[in-house]
Amino acid sequence: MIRLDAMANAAYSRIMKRFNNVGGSELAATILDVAQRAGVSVGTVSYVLNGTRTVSERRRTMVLEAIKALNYVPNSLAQALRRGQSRLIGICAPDNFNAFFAQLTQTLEGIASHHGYEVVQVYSHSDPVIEQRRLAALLAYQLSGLLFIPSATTGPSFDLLAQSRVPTVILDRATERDFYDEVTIDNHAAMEDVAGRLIGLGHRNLLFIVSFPHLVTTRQRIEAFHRTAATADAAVTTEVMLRGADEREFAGRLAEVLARPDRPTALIASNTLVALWMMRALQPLGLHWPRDLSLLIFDHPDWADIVQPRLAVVEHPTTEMATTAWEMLEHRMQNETGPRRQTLLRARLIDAPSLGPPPDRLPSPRRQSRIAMETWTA
Amino acid sequence: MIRLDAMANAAYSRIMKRFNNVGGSELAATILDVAQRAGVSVGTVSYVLNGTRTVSERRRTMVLEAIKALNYVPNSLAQALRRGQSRLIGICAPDNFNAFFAQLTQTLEGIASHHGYEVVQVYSHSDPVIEQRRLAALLAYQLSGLLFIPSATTGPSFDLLAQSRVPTVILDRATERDFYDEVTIDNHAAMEDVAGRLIGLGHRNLLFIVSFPHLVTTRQRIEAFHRTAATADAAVTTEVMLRGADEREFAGRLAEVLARPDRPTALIASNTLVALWMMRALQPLGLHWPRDLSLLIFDHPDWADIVQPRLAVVEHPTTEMATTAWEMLEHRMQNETGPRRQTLLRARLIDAPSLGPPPDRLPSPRRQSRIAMETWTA
DNA sequence: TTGTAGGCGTTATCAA
DNA sequence: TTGATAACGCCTACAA
Repeated sequence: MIRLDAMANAAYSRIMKRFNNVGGSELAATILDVAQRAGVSVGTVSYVLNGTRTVSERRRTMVLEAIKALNYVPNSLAQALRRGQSRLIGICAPDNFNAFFAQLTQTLEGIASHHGYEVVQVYSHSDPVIEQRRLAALLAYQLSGLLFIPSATTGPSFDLLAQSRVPTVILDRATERDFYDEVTIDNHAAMEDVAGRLIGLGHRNLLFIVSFPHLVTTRQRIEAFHRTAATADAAVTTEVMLRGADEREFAGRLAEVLARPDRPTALIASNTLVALWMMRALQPLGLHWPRDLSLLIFDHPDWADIVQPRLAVVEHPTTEMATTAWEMLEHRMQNETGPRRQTLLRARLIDAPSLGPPPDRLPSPRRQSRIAMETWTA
Repeated sequence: MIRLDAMANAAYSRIMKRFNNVGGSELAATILDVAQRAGVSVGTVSYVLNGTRTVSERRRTMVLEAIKALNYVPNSLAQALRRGQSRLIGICAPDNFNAFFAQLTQTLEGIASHHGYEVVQVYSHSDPVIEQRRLAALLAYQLSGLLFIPSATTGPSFDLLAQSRVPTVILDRATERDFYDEVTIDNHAAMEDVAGRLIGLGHRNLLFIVSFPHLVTTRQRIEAFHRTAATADAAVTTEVMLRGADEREFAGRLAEVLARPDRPTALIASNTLVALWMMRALQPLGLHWPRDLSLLIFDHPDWADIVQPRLAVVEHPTTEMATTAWEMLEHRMQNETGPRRQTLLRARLIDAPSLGPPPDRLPSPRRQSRIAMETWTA
């Protein structure tokens, strides 16, 4: 077990690898190959690669030539192991169906790569169990950082994160945990804009359709929804409806609601999927917007100006959210113990012909708020 | 440099690490920590972890307990380095804006994770330069495999892949290189269906709008487009138009074409983005479908049944493409040198009210085919 | 059945 | 300025 043996062993192993590979695919060159070809030590190669130390010009060029000749690319895994830094950023999002998430993650990939990081992407499908499993697998890769759109405010995922102590930034969905850096949308303000606008147009029966009532995002919107109505000059009825898991069943419920004499005259969809279901459910009912009812969508689906008349939307600040999140993450990565930071981004209400005054033959309501209590199934 | 020294050294280093960490975040447990706590050797721990060797029941439980107590998770990077296998799958796609790609990559992530792999996602933005740079960065992570939707038929990206010899499957876009495993759509058949259907309805002037004319996918569709028209019983004019980079400019060109007396009576969009631009460009023209013209879209955007009348689409077999690609990749990963395999998937034409006979007061054409020669800019 | 230790490809420390 | 080598955390061949 002395030096010579070890070295002989290494050389042998390497030779055997080459040997077994005769005629096959060439093995990727390592730093040792480069060093040998350039006639220098591995240390020297490493130093010219990373600029960690000054290297004489002569050796420098030798090394560079060898690198080019051998087509050498440093093994990121070995670097990661040695440095204790993978330069891998995890992204955990609910899904890619929602164009908002798809665009957000793509933008984040662009920024991360620009800074020399790669992105490992996992999807939770809005399921805490899957989320936890996927996060655990991610964390085993010694992530440099994590960008996380949680599927719930709490749960096992957060225990995992707490243990691992990976620099983490939460996106889009506040946690109410007072612990993580977060970049979210000002949902209160957004809903105030929306409800205020509709009430201003004369609507007195408002319906807000949501997907995930337990999300802080949703709760904030609902809260602002009721509050804005309650503080309005006129008597306004606010109603919240859950999307549920079954589209046909949802369509039935929506039809029922819209058949009531005191039916809502303005519909607000809390995201693209809800909007899609809503639009489909509306088709057989023969209602026209903005004549019979006003329509407004959180999320800005790209088809909002394809349907006629065009749909009013609340545009999410996707790019801004991505850049802010990255800035926060980078800060956190080099400053493990700084104070927690939170950023609230403004969403923008974009007007369109789907908004108009309510039809006037409908009875005016008493001030009240209903909440649909259908159990929500995932 | 004898055994004792080395061990003492390792122990010392470890102790110092712990020491320097007093009051700070706990260091992640390693296999050595587990071994010490369980009173066994690291080998034993590794064996119970991987089931590579039988371990006595007593030690087994000791190890398992230690693992749980220390919250030990094997370091995937170290495993990867040692095994020469990262269990990282690269996915390189043009973007996430196209819902087809977004869904495809999400599905692939699901399958990969199910098999114990993680997915590293990069986007080429349909730019060969970016694509090459991103692929190079990916490959440094010693990918187990690569799922690749190329932005061009040829180019530096493929040189890179050839060098690295990573098991690769090409998705959606044939390469005409006769080298890679590929799973693509039968574009000839799809376009035959489409053109045949329109001609059958009585259309004699067909317009096909495309994004990337250099892609094999597009070329195949164009070829089948012309051929189907040429072999039809009646005289049919086929025309191809490029989307271009500027939406306003595109809208202008489309308006011009539709103002001609011998204007096309059926429009075919080659993907979702084209369709979006087309629908927007159509709005100010006051043309109604299917009365004034028929509309058909490759790609099945989710809003196809939101616009009224609903749009006919050619549905891509997303899930099937993902599962097939994975099956091919897995096969390739354990069988480096098997013969190349190609799969052609059928796309399905879904009928809808956007398809109808042409208006009858338009002049009937001579048989001809035009190709818009506008220079295409990225 | 178990322990020991070499080596995967790097980086960084120590000595020259 | 340079070379030699320990160590990152893990797996596994070899020895016991």
